[in-house]
Amino acid sequence: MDEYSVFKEISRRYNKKITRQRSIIVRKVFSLHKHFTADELYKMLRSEYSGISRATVYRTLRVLVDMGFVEEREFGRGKKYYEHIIGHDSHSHFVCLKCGRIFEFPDERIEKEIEIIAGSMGFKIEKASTIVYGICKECQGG
Amino acid sequence: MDEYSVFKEISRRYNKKITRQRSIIVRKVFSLHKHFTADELYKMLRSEYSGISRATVYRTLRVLVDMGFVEEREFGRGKKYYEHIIGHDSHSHFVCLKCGRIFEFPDERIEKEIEIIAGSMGFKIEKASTIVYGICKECQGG
DNA sequence: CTGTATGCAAATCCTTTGCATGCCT
DNA sequence: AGGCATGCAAAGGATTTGCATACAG
Repeated sequence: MDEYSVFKEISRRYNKKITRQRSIIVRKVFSLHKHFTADELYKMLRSEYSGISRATVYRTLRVLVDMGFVEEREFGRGKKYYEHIIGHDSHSHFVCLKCGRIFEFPDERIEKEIEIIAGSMGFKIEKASTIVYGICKECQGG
Repeated sequence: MDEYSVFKEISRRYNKKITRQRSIIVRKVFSLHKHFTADELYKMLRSEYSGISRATVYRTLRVLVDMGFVEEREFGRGKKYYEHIIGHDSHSHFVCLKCGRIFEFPDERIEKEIEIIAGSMGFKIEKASTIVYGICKECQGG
């Protein structure tokens, strides 16, 4: 079963309707394998389809986050970044302060540390986010 | 040498002037030992002093971040939180999604993991931020 | 003096919302 | 049919900025 079918199934469970717009937005989100902002997504969609408003893009992203298909992150730039989760391993992010690129790296060991600490404090973890800011390899040569 | 003296020294080096407003804002920031938003700080100051504008508070916070006295963080709430660094050990944050409180926890082991990974990727770390979202001990009893 | 800093209000950026209408199920 | 979804434009919240004025060094 592919992601989109899962989405349809979960939609039923959440009592959400599958409209033309939502279908287009969701397929596009599932096709992206990097971070994007709501507005970037809106502009991509607008160039390919018509009749999709910015408001609907924002609303659909929220639905996807609520359903657990998409994660929302802030990288210290005053806007929210999204990425879809399914099929991706857990990872953290490295943000290059020079070129602005965002890199991913696997983080099982960080996750494990977090679990240990949370456990000792009695916290129930919902999600965790580690973001490292710095200069990437290529930008150091400048 | 106390923090404020250090600030004056660094100001000279940065070619920044020490105005009445800046002096008040900086002393207040150094006196706070928890997170605050720019607007919260502005309101605190306004109730104690007069002649300090919101714009100046925002601008001064940026100066303090640039100078390395203050750290800026986003906790997924669409606004920036600040906390002053000096004298505080490195720590990460736990945000309770129910009561909204922000807890701190020491994170040397997480830091160490991050350093290892960054090293292997050739990244030069500037700063790192781990934020854990979940339900705190007290809120689980609901 | 000269260059920063300030205050004010307007502007900007991102995101959310009210409301009338449209369209899945 | 009934309820969730959409579009539009307006509202909202946080932060930044232009510009004339004030003041530290």
